[in-house]
Amino acid sequence: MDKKDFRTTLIATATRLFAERGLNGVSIRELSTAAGVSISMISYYFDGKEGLYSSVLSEQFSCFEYIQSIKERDSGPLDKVEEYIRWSIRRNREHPYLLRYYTSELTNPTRYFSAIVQPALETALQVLIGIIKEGIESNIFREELNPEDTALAMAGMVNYYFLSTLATQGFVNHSPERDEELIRHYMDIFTKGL
Amino acid sequence: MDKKDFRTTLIATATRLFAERGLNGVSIRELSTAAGVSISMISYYFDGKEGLYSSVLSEQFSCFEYIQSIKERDSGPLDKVEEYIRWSIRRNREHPYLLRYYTSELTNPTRYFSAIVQPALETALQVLIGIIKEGIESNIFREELNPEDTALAMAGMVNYYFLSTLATQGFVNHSPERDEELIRHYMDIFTKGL
DNA sequence: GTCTATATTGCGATAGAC
DNA sequence: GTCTATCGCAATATAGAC
Repeated sequence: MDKKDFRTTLIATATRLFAERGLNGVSIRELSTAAGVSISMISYYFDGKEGLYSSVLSEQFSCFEYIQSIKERDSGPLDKVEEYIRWSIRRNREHPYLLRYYTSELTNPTRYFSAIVQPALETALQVLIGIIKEGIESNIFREELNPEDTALAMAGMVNYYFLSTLATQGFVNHSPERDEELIRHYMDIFTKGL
Repeated sequence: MDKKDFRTTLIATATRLFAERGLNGVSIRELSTAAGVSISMISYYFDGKEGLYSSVLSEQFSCFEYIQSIKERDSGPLDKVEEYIRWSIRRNREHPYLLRYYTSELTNPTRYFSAIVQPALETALQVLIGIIKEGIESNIFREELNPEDTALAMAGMVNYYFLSTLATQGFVNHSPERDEELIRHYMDIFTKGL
């Protein structure tokens, strides 16, 4: 049945637990018990708790590599902006724990931030900045736009929708069925303004 | 000279340390040493580490009360939106640790989330939603706007500018001197679109 | 109010049996 | 590869002196 080895099981369990309570909020005792594995397996496979955390981090941020394919796509800047927003939403849906590592590393960076997190975030934002510059140069976007600020505004809009869930679920519907409507709405705000 | 009592000193030190390394990342031993106070003072004044954390949290989120004054202001919806953005930026400048508690509680809520954090965030967002509804009703904003999504988009834009600092400081200038330019730019995006 | 000293628990890591 | 048992240390909390 389950051909998963201990290594995989440990990463899966750690991904959930570290996300829910942070690196310092989970003991390797509890973690190994939850994974149904002996505590010594963490040192054996990952050289300790921090090594396990760095493996989790690498896996979580590997999905950022996809962003390159949007950059190279053969479509206009506006379509690329929409693809970027669509990808950001899908990324958060498919990796429900990613945003926790994302924000935790940005506000309380571990020693792995600069090797794993920073490059992923920078690459994604640089692609978006490039798309906006492209739009300005081809006179599709207004030339007064600051590409960096605009890119951060867009990225922030999407990420905050997910980040704020716990505080806003009482008055904002966060169900995935509404994602397409959300994309339309974001595109509307950015093309037409208020 | 310094008339600060131990209670105040402990809160100040804890605010910095908990922000930098999280509730579980700091021991009360280290904290009391950094504050120049005996470890037992934490139980004496705050009934333990968690009590100290909740006091820090209350103080950090008390600045959200200001938002009510924007709601009651005697100006148009667009001015109120600008005031909201201005306040959000000022809030992050004046309380440099606030965003860490903000994101940490949203992604890894402690038992104090529902009593301290959730009400503060909900109130602020509801004020912004109200402003946008007001703008729609008075035909200043487009009637197709979804007030909730639009409010989240705005709040996200500003907060992400600060949240992303660590990953973007190499290619985005985050200095306070640029804040007014940023406000102008955000207002431009939302009024004119791309 | 403030301190030192200590009780108690739980942590991460690993030696050594299988 | 995997386990159990254990080492050494650091955690929070508090009793009791001043």
